[in-house]
Amino acid sequence: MTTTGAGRPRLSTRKRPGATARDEILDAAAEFFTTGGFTTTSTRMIADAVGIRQASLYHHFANKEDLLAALLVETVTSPVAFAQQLSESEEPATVRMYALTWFDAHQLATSRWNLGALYLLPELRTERFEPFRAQRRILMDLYTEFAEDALVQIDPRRDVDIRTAQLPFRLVETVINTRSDVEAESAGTPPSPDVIADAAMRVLGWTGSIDELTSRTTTLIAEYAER
Amino acid sequence: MTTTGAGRPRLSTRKRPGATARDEILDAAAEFFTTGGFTTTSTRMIADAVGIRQASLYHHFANKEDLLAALLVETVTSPVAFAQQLSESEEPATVRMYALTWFDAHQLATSRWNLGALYLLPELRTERFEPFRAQRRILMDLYTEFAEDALVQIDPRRDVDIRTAQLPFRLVETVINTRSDVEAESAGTPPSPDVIADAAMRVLGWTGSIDELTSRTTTLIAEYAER
DNA sequence: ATTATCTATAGATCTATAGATAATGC
DNA sequence: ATTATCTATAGATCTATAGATAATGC
Repeated sequence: MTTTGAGRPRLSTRKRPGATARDEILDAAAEFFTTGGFTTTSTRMIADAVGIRQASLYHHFANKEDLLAALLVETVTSPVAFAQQLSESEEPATVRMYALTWFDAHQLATSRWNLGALYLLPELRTERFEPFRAQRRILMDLYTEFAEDALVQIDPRRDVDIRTAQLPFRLVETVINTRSDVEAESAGTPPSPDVIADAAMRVLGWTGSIDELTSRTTTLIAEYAER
Repeated sequence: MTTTGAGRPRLSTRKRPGATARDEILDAAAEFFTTGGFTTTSTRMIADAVGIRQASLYHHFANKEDLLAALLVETVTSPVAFAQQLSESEEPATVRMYALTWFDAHQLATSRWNLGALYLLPELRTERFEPFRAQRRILMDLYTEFAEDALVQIDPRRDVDIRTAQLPFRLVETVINTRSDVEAESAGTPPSPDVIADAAMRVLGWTGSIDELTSRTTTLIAEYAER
């Protein structure tokens, strides 16, 4: 980060964390997009925050949408990878369900910027964001699959309701809203992955102990980190 | 709506539902804001959709933000009124909790435009939207109050966890996300107030029958409609 | 030679205001 | 006289491109 490398030197000193100019730009963009809004944020604001000229952004990104797309895809890659690892494991459905909700809720609660607050932007409905939407749908489908399996495991005689099976995914998304309110108003209590994962299990009818789920989750996350 | 009233006649015929020009404008704005985004929507687009000139909007609203503020405040007034009515009733906490979540989820699922998708906009953090945020905080606090009372009613020996008491409000908000995904991708199943209200009760530890809650809810909503 | 920056700017908006006009209402 | 519309436009952006420049890398 301190080494300068090729290219004409900047007029300004470095102002942002990041190993590369690209990372510095993404970090500044993420801050503005989450605190001020996507269309409200101009390329000039981002460039100023990085310490480069507005036009220099276009050396790294073809346009503003590409910036947002890169940020959003990043937010889903790790939960998708973790869910796929769980999918291939031999763990019982309830363990897979608990581990995924805890992991994802934890990430949403602790990531540097609350980028999930941008998921509902109508602007994302265009072709440009299809890769992001596709990844998110993969994640959603894995959630639903785990939930359906867990419902059967918990009570094999019950009919599986798809609408109930979709609740864990949605419960995890509430971390975004809670965090947004906490950051905007200092209102309410910060989101807790434990509370969210616990709630997801109760929604599926789980009445057993949570302890056995948490200890397996710790192991699974450690395995994922070492992968 | 067919009567013309005072003022210079429009060049175009009426294109939007609404008793007044103000209502026509709000309806067009709501459609564009929810399907295309707030800042992406120009005053010209709204005016065109209504069938008036861009500058004529300013006879009804001082600026674009006022339009959004009016739409957002409208979305909270009826749940707040219903929650306050419940608050003054003698109903058990579990009934109040179930009735509020069902009513609010139902409204979010069936309103003409999914305006809740705009709640997380960073743009709302400005002073201009404080009245909306204040109303929403009132609603949130009533939810939390009902949930805390319900937790005590369900299990008087348990410690009340504020983070758990905040879940019903958040669960209801998931209706917005589900609806947004259904409308954008035809993916997933439309939100159901029954499933949401049921989940809220289970998150609070309710294991009793739902039937007694639903029948009281029907009555309470009928009373509210006649008020 | 390649890279990452810089300067300058075209072209395309978009919001909000000023002032005119054509109805109804009293 | 009041109201709701209209026309015209100032002023303020903002995005993205063209082409120059100042480093490093080979």
